Amino acid sequence: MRLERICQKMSEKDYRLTPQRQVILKIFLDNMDRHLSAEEVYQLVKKEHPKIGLATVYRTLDLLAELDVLQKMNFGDGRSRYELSSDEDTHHHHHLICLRCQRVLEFEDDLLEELEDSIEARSGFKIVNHQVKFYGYCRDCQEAQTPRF
Amino acid sequence: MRLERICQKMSEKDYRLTPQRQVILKIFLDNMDRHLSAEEVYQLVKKEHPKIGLATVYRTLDLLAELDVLQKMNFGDGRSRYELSSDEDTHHHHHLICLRCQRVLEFEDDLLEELEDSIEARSGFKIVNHQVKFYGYCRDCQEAQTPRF
DNA sequence: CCCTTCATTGAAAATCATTTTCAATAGTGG
DNA sequence: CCACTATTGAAAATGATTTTCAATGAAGGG
Ligand SMILES: [Zn+2]
Ligand SMILES: [Zn+2]
Ligand SMILES: [Zn+2]
Ligand SMILES: [Zn+2]
Repeated sequence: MRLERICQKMSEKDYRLTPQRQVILKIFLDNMDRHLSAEEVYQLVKKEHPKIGLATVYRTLDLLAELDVLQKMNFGDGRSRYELSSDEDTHHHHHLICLRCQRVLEFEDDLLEELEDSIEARSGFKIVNHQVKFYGYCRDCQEAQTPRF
Repeated sequence: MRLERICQKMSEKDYRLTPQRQVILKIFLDNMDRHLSAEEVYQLVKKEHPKIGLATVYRTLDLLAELDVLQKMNFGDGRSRYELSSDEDTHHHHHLICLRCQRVLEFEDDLLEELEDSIEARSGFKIVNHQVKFYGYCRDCQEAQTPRF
């Protein structure tokens, strides 16, 4: 999602784009390929702006997730992770989580639209978003495959 | 999954089916339609077996999830939730999470197998499991629809 | 400008789910 | 019955997240 659209969303709800919020947003714009935890965002932010507080990071992440600027997700490592939402029109990607090295790969795909339509038709549930995680083994780990127990 | 198969899985790995573990398992067998949190399991267990400790509940849930007897999942309410795995052969269901009433509906479907095959072919990632959550509005909430802000 | 108001912030304390510690208990296999 | 080890319960510890609260700072009215 582009900065312009984000500003628009914030002002629609009368939120101010404070310097702290700008800094945190920039972290996400500069790390589009990562799935950052609050603590990771905090560490990145602190490098340039040591005065910023962890609570502000948490508050900003909440706010941006509320606005759908960020997607909040859970990869089972005990902390929430966030990434920039895609634009409204593009469909968002799925996550392939390696059970051996814990790496998170992304996978672009539209096949799920079909499934969504089918679910809406059959269940009457109106879908506005989805999260899909596939667990398995990445290419490297299939080869390296050290037994796990 | 049936009790017999569960016992088998436990003895394969030399875990004992202690009375505490039996009680916790029974909770899941008696509540197949629910997605229970550790605390909820603990409350249900305590009714009949007040001596059982919360730590034992957590330990047992971990153990059973490790054995794939339980599926551990996260619906964004800050705690992990668990449900009995389906049998090896049946495909497991998806979750429809209502953004208004927070209810979790289930939806049986096989369309995802296709998608899994496509992903494996295109990415080289070997998939062993998946978790799919759809967020939206259940039938009731579409009608009732009180504005949320 | 000055003042009031209200959103936002940082630091510290509090909360809450989960994990760990440790001594007590209880199967198992002689 | 006697080790030996897995398991348990209670309490303490941990770690992520939230709340509290006083201080800061932007915005608007006079
Ligand atoms: Zn891997
Ligand atoms: Zn992603
Ligand atoms: Zn609903
Ligand atoms: Zn379910």
